[in-house]
Amino acid sequence: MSFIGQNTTRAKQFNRSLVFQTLIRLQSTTRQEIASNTKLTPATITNIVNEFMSEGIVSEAGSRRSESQKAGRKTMMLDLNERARLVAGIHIRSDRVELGIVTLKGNVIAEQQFWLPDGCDQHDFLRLLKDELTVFLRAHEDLTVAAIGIGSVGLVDFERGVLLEAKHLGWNEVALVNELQAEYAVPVYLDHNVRGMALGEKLFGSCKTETDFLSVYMGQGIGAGMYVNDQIYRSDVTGAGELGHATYQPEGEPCWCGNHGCLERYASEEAILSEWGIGSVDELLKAYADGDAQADRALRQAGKQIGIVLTSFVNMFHVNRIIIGGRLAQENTPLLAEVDHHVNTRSFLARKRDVIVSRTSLGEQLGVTGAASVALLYGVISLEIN
Amino acid sequence: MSFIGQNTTRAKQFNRSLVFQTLIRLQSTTRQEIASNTKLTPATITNIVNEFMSEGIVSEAGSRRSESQKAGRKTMMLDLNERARLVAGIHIRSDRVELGIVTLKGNVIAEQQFWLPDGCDQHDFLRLLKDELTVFLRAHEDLTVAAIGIGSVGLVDFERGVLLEAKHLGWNEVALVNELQAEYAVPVYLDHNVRGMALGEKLFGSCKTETDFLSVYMGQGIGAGMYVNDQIYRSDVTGAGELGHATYQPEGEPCWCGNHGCLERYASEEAILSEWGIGSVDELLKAYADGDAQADRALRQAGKQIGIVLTSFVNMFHVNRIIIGGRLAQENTPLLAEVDHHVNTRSFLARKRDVIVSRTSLGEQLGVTGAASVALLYGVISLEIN
DNA sequence: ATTAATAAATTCATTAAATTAATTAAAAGG
DNA sequence: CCTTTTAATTAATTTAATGAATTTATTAAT
Repeated sequence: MSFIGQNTTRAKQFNRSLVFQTLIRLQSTTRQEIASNTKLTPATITNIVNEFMSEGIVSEAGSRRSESQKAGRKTMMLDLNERARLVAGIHIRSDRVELGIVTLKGNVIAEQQFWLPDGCDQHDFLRLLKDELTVFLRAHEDLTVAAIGIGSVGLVDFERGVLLEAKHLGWNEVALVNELQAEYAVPVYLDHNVRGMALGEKLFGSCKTETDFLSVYMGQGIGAGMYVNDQIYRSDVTGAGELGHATYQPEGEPCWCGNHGCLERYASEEAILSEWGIGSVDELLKAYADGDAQADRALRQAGKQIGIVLTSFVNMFHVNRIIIGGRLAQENTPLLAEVDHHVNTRSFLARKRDVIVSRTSLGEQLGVTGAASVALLYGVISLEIN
Repeated sequence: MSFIGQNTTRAKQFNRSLVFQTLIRLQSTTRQEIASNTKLTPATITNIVNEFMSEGIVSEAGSRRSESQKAGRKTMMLDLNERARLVAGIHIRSDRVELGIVTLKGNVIAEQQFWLPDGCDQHDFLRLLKDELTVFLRAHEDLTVAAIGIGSVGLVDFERGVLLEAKHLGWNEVALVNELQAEYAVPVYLDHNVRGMALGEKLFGSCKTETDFLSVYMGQGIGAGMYVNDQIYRSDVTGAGELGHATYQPEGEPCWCGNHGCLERYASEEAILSEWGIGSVDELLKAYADGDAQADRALRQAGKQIGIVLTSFVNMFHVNRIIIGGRLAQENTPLLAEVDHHVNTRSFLARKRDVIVSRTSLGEQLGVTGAASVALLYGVISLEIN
């Protein structure tokens, strides 16, 4: 519940964040362009850019004559100093943990991962995470990390920085932020992994100019992160974005979640493999690549099912763009095209405007980049909780 | 697309609006209470309240000793001057138009309606609307209207104030705001009717303290208005909130919208009546009141169907509350209880927290109050477009 | 080369609004 | 009547954006 008034401090934070996002979005840009994009005055942009320059985050990169320009002073190009601040991204999946060091432009410049041993309880996990992270950071001592962002599966309390529940792993109330903050003495942020991915997509991916979009991730389950009114949607108690538990068949099999006929029972990696009697995702992808008709059918069917469920969503929220991540969408499979087709033939919105369905542009590093984005935005740029 | 920076003007508008909403929400309140609710300082509240007082919108209403208070100056009670500003609400339905004059506390103090003749084209409509409105306002000359809000069926462009398309009526590009603004010389706002209702629910109904909720309206179709992150969701091109076109049966009958098995084909007034061979909503309600088993079954089935579709939505957006308006939910029918039951047994969120499902507290005047809310908030209180 | 024109960028004074700290107002209770 | 306590206001301060004026840098024309 956030009925909090505005003041100059919050306005400043907001504008700083806005200018930073504009700098990322436009890559190499000018003060003029930032001003017209944010509808702030040139004077204000001068101030904020000066701030960033004195922090070493931005620097001038030679002056150019703009196209429409016949005379007059050349505009000074501005560039993000990509490595002026680095953040660590930690992506906690139910099978393994990915670690990375990420730049201001969202590039992952160091990477590592480790697998969770069977039956790893939450104390073991914390120990293991700290050990691995310490080794990882030490191996890259030249890359100083200014903040740490964690994106985790399960139910997450962003405000308190606690992993409330990770069902598959049997963990509860893991105080990740406190633990890591004590160990590494930098600001730490925890968010749901898929929500982090949406933030990553907004900052660094293909949704930089979108105000309303959906970022879907197909892993063990199917989750979604949402941007609405140009803000991330972060519910209070739980994870939200449980797209996998949207109803596909109202009279379908009961799910552990309480619902019947959940999408996850039809179109998640696990469901597809078991329905078609395939051993692993690798196997499925290989079969498809080899021209196997059944693999093709399996992927198409899943795409259709996801597309149908997304249609309902699009009829409620008129997102311009839907991003799909995860291996089944990542590889060059027909799944994505099927989602696209169904959303764009079935949805109400599509009668007025196409909904762009695309795979993430952040690649395999989506999880790490997303986790890092959270730390970057809140820990490095604006220090706001909004 | 709204990547617009903040400044003091916008901050002020926001705070003014926040204080006003707090005044409505807490009914009779004090400066202290407003300050703690908005997390603004007492000094700021003094300023904003003074502004409202000089405008005649707020007045002091005697001092009381608060409960926790043993000594010290009594707190001054503040009251909204309910009739300091009045706004007109116009609810355009596909069968008729409801007109009303609404106070600062959301009470409808004058009301009237007129029916749309068969085959009424948009020029006839504009003429008819102006005639009826003029007569209505003249009949209540003592009640001066400071702004006009319109809530309409169809696809609406809020920014331009144009009714883009009203399918059932065959209208296109009706420039309602310009037309009425020229005629009545007060600010006019146009929004989608169901979205207006959501705003009404936020300002005056049972969602005053909610930041995320859904307001569903069952009429000819089924629509929804949404509050997310304490903001109304208002998409750019079209209406959004097309709950009636959420998929209920993936392999169901094709709908004109492009989808298959839309909820509207199962659970809208029209669908229910035709499925059970009932002549009118009145008849259905009467049969139910007389203990007719089939009417009971019809209402329960619709409730279940709506509940199932809402479950998918709740699994994506963790709304705390779902409001249902419309005659079938308004009367004391089992429909609402069925929705409640299904959402609270099936949704993921319900495992952590109950979702409150209730009928609107705004009664039959929901549409008019909602339309008026739009004008009130944007035209009278904050003049902001946000 | 000099000058006029033009556009970018900055500076500086102004404005707006919230905050902080100090002050005044009002009431209770010994 | 005096002290204590809380509410409310006032005045000074701070923060940040804006607008106008100015400076800087560049092109093009003379």
